Amino acid sequence: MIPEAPTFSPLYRQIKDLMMQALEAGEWRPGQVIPSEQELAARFNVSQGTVRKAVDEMAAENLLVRKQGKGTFVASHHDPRAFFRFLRLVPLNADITPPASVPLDCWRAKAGQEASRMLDIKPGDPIIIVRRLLKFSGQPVVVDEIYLPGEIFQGLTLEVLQSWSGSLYSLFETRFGLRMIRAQERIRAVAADRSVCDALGVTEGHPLLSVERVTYTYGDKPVEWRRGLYLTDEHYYLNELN
Amino acid sequence: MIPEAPTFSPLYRQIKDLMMQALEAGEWRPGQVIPSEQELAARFNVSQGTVRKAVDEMAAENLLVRKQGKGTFVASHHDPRAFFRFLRLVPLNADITPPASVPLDCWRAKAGQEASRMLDIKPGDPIIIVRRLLKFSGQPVVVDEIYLPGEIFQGLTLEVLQSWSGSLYSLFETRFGLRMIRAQERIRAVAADRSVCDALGVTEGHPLLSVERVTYTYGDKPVEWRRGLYLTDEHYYLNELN
DNA sequence: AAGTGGTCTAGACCACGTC
DNA sequence: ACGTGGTCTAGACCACTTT
Repeated sequence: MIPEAPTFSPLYRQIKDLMMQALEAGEWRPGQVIPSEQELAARFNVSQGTVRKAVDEMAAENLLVRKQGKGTFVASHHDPRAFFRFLRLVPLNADITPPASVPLDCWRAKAGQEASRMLDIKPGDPIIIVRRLLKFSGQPVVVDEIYLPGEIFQGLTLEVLQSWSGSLYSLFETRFGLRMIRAQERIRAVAADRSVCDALGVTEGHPLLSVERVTYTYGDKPVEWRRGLYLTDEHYYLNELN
Repeated sequence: MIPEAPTFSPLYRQIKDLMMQALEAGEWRPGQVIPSEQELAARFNVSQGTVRKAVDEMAAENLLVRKQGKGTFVASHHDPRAFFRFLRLVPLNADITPPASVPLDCWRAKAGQEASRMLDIKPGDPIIIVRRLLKFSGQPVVVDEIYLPGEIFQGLTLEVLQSWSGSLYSLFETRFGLRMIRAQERIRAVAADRSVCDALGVTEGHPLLSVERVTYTYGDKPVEWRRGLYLTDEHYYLNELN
């Protein structure tokens, strides 16, 4: 058995914590298989059923993916099904095809009050700011301004962004070993100001969706803060409430 | 054992289906305890573990609520924790206090193309339309226009609405035996038109969040279609992405 | 003390994928 | 044939609530 933690938690949750550590430490990498339930049971000295319950929870949180007959895998942003996990924008009429990401700009700066609070870093710490466009079937629909902690994203340049064909999080995963596991979005309606009119092809004052997102990696550490302006004339933000 | 269904599904899912039927049929009512796991196991001729798995899924879907030592209860909209289950609007600065619902109007009509499609009824079928205001700390923030199938909501009048102090869904539950279990929202940014300016205290063209919601009861049957216009100057729509 | 859900175990068999 | 996760069982003990 596992020695009891100071604050009590059931055995399967302790196992889950140990498995989380293995994920954080990079022992199991995105896309790879993790050991079988029997092996994990032997390693942690518990029954298979207890491992199963830990894996169940992690699968429910989209951290692991079970595949019958093959094994259990670490979730990856490379998986095409993961594309719309954080992007809830859907075309009104057209097909649901992944949009194209067009990087516009990428520069270094120092964190201001808001960025430092959102990213849980000190004011003045280096950050990287990315501006990019999201195009659905050729039409620009989203302008994103993305704030990243400079310490983690060293080496991120416009060239790197431009030479990557997949999703942004897919790039972050392979290039910086970062897996996004959770996000929080604050949505408001705003009027388009001059700086976005050109990019989205609208006139000043046009209603836009402002979507502010903070994204977290393992250990609930915020590693991305972004603000997107969504043109919702031909698209809508879809939210399932369960 | 339960006789096998024509299309195979695991035993615990068959049990879940039977329990869903008991909910739909009103055998177990919102707020009430359901039989203990042992009793259910005896009733369905399966082991307690199998019942447990069925209950687990239903609890994960917010249909049931487990309370250790007391029993398992049918979820209810009377539960104060259920208030913000479908309402994702949060004040920027103030406390999170439940808003007040102010019914403005309630009238009968016949379903048009859009309403009939959304509510899965025939065009021309009777519907009831409700207009109401949502006030956060006295300030009007949301105008809702709510379309309900007339057949289900017979007897719903402005007086009924005005004499009810709880949430709408709480009223629907006690008065019409309807439990909302799932909803889908389509969100867009729009400009305020004349008809809502007074209610929300904004000028024409002010950006508003348009939130269209279809709400489903047991059996994935749509029983409400509403469009809300949210003033997001002092509030935002919060969405957790997991 | 009795009854509830919560955890944990051990073992059996099934369904799926690979060799 | 073998290994994986998926299902099902039976029984034990724990934690919480009520009587």
